[in-house]
Amino acid sequence: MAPADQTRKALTSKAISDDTASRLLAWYDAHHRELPWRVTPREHARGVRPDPYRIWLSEVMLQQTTVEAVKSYFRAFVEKWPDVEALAAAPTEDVMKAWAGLGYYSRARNLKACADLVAARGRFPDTETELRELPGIGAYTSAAITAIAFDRPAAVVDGNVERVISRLFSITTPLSEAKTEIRAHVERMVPATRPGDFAQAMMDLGATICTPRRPRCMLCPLREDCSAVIAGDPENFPVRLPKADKPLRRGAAFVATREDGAILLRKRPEKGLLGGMTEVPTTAWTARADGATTQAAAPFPGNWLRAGKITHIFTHFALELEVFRAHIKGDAPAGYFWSPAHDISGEALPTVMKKAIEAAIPGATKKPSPLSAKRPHD
DNA sequence: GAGCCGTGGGG
DNA sequence: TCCCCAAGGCT
Repeated sequence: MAPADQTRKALTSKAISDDTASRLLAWYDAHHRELPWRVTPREHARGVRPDPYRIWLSEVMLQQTTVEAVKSYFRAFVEKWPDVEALAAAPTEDVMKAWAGLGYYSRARNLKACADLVAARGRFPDTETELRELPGIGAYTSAAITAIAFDRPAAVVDGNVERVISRLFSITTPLSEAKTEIRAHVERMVPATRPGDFAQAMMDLGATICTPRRPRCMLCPLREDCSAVIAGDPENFPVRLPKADKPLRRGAAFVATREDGAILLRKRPEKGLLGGMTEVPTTAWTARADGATTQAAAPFPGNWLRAGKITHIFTHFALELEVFRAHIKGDAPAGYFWSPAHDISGEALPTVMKKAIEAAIPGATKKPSPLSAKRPHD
């Protein structure tokens, strides 16, 4: 390509990008979404700026997690731990309990470790490179905090942005390989002013207009720029590689109860699946139905009765658990502890374990009624 | 770099 | 019902 052509192409490309960003920001201003971690335009006009602690907390919670699922957890966390110092002062166990049900539990452990580092350091780093070194903060989250909390230019690329960009430019390279190309496009589009709003606007656009299925292209501020819209096939993007099919594992869970309704629990290893969370005793989860799901596999003796069967879908396998129940007398066996009935809802129980307990004792994991007890969060 | 790591909601 | 996938990070 001749130098003149390169220059023309570069100038045209930059002009299109600036215009694109401007129209996106105008759309963002007209369609502001109120979110618990977001500064409202009214607050912003009063001089309120984003709190790096709240931005960090929300971004970690939002990793692979929907906005709706995050809202109540975010409110509970900031009420319980209003700043990073408060979170750093909290026992990890309390953080795991507050995170229970949200998934990807290594996030909770990294969150606590990160809070400790930041509190000791005195404040959050304000550069992408420094943020990137903190536990649980990767390429996306470091860029998001840099842009949103500090309003500094950063290429914020999440699943929404990947979809928007892949449609804007009709990128046919499968997603896993196209990430570098997509990032280059975003870096070129990031405006010098309001980079934080630009990042949020791109993600809002992906969440509300440029959706995975049936995108609302007629409402899109970028429709005139969009290669996929012009070609009429936005739903064909992004191109993804076929996924591996999900294997089925089976096992048995044993819900042991004491006369007063307490349930026997134990803590899982810190690393791996549901790491550091609480569980009822279970057999190993095997790919074969080889008889391990019978009560003969109970980890301790008891009059085990079949209480039901549950299914739970994890990211990379499905699980079927046969649930047994028995009354146990005496002290908890080594490695276990009795959780009183009124404490069950506050334990660090992943959803799959709540399902197992519910199958044996309906209502056991539900939160106490407001009349009988006062809980800090729903 | 590909596999591991949760959960819930929408179409 | 089933499949998709969500404001990803770690190893």
